Amino acid sequence: MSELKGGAAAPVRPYIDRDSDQPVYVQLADILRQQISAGAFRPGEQLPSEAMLVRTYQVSPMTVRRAINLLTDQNVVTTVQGRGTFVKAVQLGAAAFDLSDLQAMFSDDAVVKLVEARFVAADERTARKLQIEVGEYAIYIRRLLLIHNEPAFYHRGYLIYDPTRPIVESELEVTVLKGLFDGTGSPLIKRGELSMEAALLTEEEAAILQVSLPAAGWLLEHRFFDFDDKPVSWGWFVCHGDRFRLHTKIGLE
Amino acid sequence: MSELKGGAAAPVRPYIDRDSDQPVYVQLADILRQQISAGAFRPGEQLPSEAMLVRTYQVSPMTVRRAINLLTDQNVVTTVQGRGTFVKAVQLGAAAFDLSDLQAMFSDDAVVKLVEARFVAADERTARKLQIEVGEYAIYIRRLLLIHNEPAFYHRGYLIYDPTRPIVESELEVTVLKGLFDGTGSPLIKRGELSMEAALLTEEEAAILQVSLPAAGWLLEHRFFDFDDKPVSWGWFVCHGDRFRLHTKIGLE
DNA sequence: GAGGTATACTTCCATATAGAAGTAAAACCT
DNA sequence: AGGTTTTACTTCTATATGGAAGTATACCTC
Repeated sequence: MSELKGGAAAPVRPYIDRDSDQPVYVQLADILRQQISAGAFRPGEQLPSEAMLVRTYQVSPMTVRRAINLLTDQNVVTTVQGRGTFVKAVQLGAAAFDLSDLQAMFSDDAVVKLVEARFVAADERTARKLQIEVGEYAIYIRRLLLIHNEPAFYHRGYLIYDPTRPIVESELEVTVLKGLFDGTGSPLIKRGELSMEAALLTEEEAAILQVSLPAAGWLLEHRFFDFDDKPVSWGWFVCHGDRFRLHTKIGLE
Repeated sequence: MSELKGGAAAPVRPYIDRDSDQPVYVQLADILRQQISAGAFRPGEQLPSEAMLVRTYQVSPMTVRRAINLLTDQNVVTTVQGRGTFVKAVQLGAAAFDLSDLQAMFSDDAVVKLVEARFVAADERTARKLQIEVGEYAIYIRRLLLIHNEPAFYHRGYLIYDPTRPIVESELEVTVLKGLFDGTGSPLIKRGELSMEAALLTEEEAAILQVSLPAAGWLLEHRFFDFDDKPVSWGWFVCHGDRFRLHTKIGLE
């Protein structure tokens, strides 16, 4: 909007509101971010020094530091000790896609239907992934997530079978999938590995998802570990490519 | 490794190294994270209060706060005012896939080959995306990224044609694609929108990428805006599904 | 017992201060 | 002129302190 020809046009600088419910350091970070977004400081250029900001906004040095730390965490600026603080350029490599919109699908009118659950003897690959012996028994489950009665996600997976801990029933409950996403379900899981792939759907997958071949889809593979670093589950979410899309933004605003 | 039966087994607690090159607050965060990872505090459980940590580790209150802030930023714990700090459970929805391994492909033996570049009159969709009038001219480019002389990525896109600014030549340079990722190229871009899709490759895409149909692939759509919030480019990266995979981890360690 | 009050906790915010450590350029000496 | 030292900046760490604000519980009053 504001036409700035190139000079350091003194921008309208909102002041810190001492009575705001927002902390001062957040306010200051917002101000700076907004100034950068308005073009007052271009990528590569240097921000006023911290001492300068202290004088300008009448706040303590530590408060300024916190504000700038916020901006560095948000990938807006970089700081190099002894030189100054500089505005970062947008970089595609910093983009990150999160699964929040996938998670959103569960909140709606989602129903999980158990297609199959049975014991299987682990083949070579499964045994390796679950760190058990070939031939040992594991639980194989297949589930279908329906949204508005339409198939949305197909989930297959192997679970460790531990006779001492009857986690079987709880793992088969319909709420477990949702719990995986929001973290309400599994206090015994310590970490997980995820990988995502674009692939052609198999006949079985297409049939269950009710799409015609050939079709492209997502394959979200996941493996979870307990606090002894032993695998507890391994599986995939499969989804038709048209039914799901990842979105993200980079840069300011 | 360590067998803990359930009691609060007093963990081996490393002390703060005052002469370390690592800051105290980072050390403290590492210690706490490691203790959580070892099972000393389970998801949902409460961490020792800040005052307690001050006494235990002989550091100032502000230093403890910084350490805990680090952990909340890293999704390890949550804090609620007046109650305490609690260990977070792993949640799938918090997973984020970044494009760093995509970026890594550029560093190697990557060559960008310009397939085509010409003026086109904008159709309805292009005009809408670039916020120009239908029939106005834009630049249409097609590029192919070769890695070890094998086609890896196919890129198509539209660029705003601005006769006053001869950005044309620079945009066509081979280094621009790489610059997009690491941020070395574009101080005039303020923000971008990205979306990712799994789809069947078209005949043209398959031919250029030298794969046989039917094939599934990634479609990474991107749109960039300048500091006046006007679009400057719109395009897609297309990649065969077998040649690229997204990885990420959640939880600890 | 019900409801309000006091109290003892918790996380959070902002301040002032004192110094460490890095950078760059000016000042100085040989 | 060339190399070294000093100086003046920068970010960064860690400290101590004082208070605000939220939460849960014990306790007293009615």
